Amino acid sequence: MLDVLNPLRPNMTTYVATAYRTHTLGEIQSDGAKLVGQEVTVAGFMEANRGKGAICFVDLRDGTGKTQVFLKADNVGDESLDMVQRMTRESTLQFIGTVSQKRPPKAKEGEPVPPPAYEVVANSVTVIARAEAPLPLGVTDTVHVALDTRLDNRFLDLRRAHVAAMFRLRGKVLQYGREALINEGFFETHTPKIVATATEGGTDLFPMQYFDTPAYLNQSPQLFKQLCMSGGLERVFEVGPAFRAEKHDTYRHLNEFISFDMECSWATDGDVMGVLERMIHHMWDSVSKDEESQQHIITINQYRATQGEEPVEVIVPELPFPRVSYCDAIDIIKKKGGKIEWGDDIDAENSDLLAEDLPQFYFLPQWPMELKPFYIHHVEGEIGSTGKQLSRGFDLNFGRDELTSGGQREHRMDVLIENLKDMELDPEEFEFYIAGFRHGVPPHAGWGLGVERILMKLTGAKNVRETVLFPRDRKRICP
RNA sequence: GCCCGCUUGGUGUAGAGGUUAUCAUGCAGGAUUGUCAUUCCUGCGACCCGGGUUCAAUUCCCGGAGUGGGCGCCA
Repeated sequence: MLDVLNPLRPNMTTYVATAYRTHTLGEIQSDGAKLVGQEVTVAGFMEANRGKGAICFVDLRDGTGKTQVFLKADNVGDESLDMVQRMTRESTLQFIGTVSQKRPPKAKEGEPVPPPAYEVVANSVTVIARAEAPLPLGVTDTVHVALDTRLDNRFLDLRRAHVAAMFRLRGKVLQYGREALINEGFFETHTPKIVATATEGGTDLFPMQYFDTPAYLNQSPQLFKQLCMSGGLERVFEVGPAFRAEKHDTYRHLNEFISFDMECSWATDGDVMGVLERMIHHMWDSVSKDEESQQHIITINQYRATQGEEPVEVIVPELPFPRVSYCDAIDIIKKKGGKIEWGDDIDAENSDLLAEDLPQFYFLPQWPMELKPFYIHHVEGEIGSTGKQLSRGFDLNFGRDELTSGGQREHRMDVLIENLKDMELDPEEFEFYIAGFRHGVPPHAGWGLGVERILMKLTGAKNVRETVLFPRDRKRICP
């Protein structure tokens, strides 16, 4: 019969598996006072063992925390004690024992007495899996490990506290993003990742075989979420993978990344910029208030301290974010001595100049039409200093890095077809998309946010690969 | 695709045309210890591959592979 709820803890409202452990190690620490004297079964990875004589201490770690297990030959027998003393680090062990308060460490005079801590005095031990030695990377060692070594052995890298904290935070950030959009009347949906045509042109796609038909992995949900607008769904969002076959090799690019996309009918670029900044504000605000999220930040900072790095700070951004139009950005860059002309894209060097005064979030609205994709909307008469047409397309940057690109979309079919021709794309190849406009589409706007990039900004990661479990880049497809 | 670095024990590093290749971490053994960033002692373990220069190359040169950074492009 299934234990629907753990009988030992009737106040728990979530299912607790009890086949391999009756208590988590986190519970031993948090509920230790109540558990003293009680027999428990605990399990986890052996972080370290100390003691070669008739006693031995094991630092045991599971997903919830750490607890020391105390072994005496009198309790577990000579054979078991010897086995544990010879056990390799990171082996998976299970102990049955009694919870007791640890003997307090010898506090020096004048120093505060530490709060009571709890341990498990073992009566028996079971080896679930012995870890092979040596480890390809040290889980608790403070020696620096190269990213490539870490990614080759990601399963072990994930056992490191600050790495696990990163991925738990990633889950939190996605949760907060969803909350923010759902609260504004959006609902989550999904679009296909296998497509028949080059969706936006330009970007290189990964070709694949779809039965007898050539196909591609989709670079973006863009055109499909617009079709949702044609369908009257009005407010949708999607969190899903996007694939780009570009041979880039930088700290901020991946060939598979997660795009947080939204699309909104009866809205302008300004409207969806508001949705975006409120969502990001909610993410940062929630992380700063949520106890677990704060603990993850602390864990990351503890590691950073061992590497001589500055701690990351979660600074909740003020609303509204600064808005620096493309035209103003060009002026600012020129004043700072950057080489740029109206109509140029803002390259990395010039982004650094902008970031000098804008180190955090800021919008770059109203790009020239010719720098934005064919589906971006423009209003006749909105022109730049050189008389060229502006668009309703915007970027969201954090310092030098682009996090989001978005805009109001072109809903007028005739203009859309003209735009395609202007950008030397063949309207016939976009027939599946244009068909969605034949019967009318509400004016709409939206954006796509790079999840990994925003996580870099939150956690201080210097490389986007750190924020992905198993990153896919130019050279890495395994594991 | 272009430009610039790097490649030394399991991990991360120092370093030199020649003798025993540094340090940290790790691992093994020992001493001490209800330990807790333990401490102490002893030991183990490495110069990416191919070619060239040289009496001698892990070190210099060329090529390859791998890897890191920058750029373009983008999220």
